[in-house]
Amino acid sequence: MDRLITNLQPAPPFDLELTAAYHTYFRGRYGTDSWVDGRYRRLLDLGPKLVLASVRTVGTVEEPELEVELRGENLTQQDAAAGKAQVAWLLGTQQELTPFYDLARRDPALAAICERFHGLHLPHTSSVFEALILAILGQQISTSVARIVRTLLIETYGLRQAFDGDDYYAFPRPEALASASVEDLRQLKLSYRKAEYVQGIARAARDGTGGLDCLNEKSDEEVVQQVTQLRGVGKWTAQWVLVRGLGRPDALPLGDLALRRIVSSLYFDGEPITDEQLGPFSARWSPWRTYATIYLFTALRAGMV
DNA sequence: ACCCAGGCATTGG
DNA sequence: CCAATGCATGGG
Repeated sequence: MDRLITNLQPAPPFDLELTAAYHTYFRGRYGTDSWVDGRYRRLLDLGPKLVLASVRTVGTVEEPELEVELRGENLTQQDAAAGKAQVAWLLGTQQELTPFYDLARRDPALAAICERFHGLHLPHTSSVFEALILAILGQQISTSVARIVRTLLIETYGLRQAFDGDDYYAFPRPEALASASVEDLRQLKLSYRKAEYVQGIARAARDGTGGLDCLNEKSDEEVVQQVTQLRGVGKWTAQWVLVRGLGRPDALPLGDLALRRIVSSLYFDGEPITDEQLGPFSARWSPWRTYATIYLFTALRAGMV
């Protein structure tokens, strides 16, 4: 078992604890990700190799520096580079928050939230496939049920490896979910409908038929157009793919009940609002609507709203 | 106890 | 066009 240490400089400000906490939904562990004893850990699926990444901060929020430890069998320099790049992506270390903060300063509610969560970057999923499946699993149900179902899926179909007696999981590969039957997936407390969606998307990803492999070159609108072709993916899910899977800065999950409620509470005196109102209203955050959304959700999870 | 939770596609009025 | 339907847990 090899052990490699490498350092990573995020774009300041960067707060590892907040960013990892967002990843784990402010719990010690959520599915593939954990934040324990000041270390963010995740099992990376680097082609055939499984590598455990363990990340801690050795800098400050304003002058951030991360120490990334990689553990696995026969690690090469390529593995080290790939692992480091994967960690940087998962933690969104390269995001430039300063322009967003400049914008938020003119929005009192958001300004307070940005101050409270200064240095929070937006974590990404390891792949568009992962973003799609996680979003499907979160459709319509409460966050606590979604957490149970997502964890079940990851622990049943994900890749597992133990380190120091603890099990770590990488997100299931498309082929693992593609070969599961709808009945198998229903064991994970999925509805028939969602089990079909998951299986269909896994097969599209496995066979390369969903156009999921070349989304990086497409515009936001083209991505939405492409992924909503998949059964089970509507505009809400497509927006979360832009946010979590592709890291686009100006996405807005219209249709999201929680987002409507947060905005209603902060800006409309608790008066319920519709997506038709939220769309034009969100123009004030453009071109950083993704970050605004993430900070608003974080405020909700932290009980500020 | 009861109702509601970070949607979606389908079916029936 | 509108309403109902289905996965299940925990908090209000």
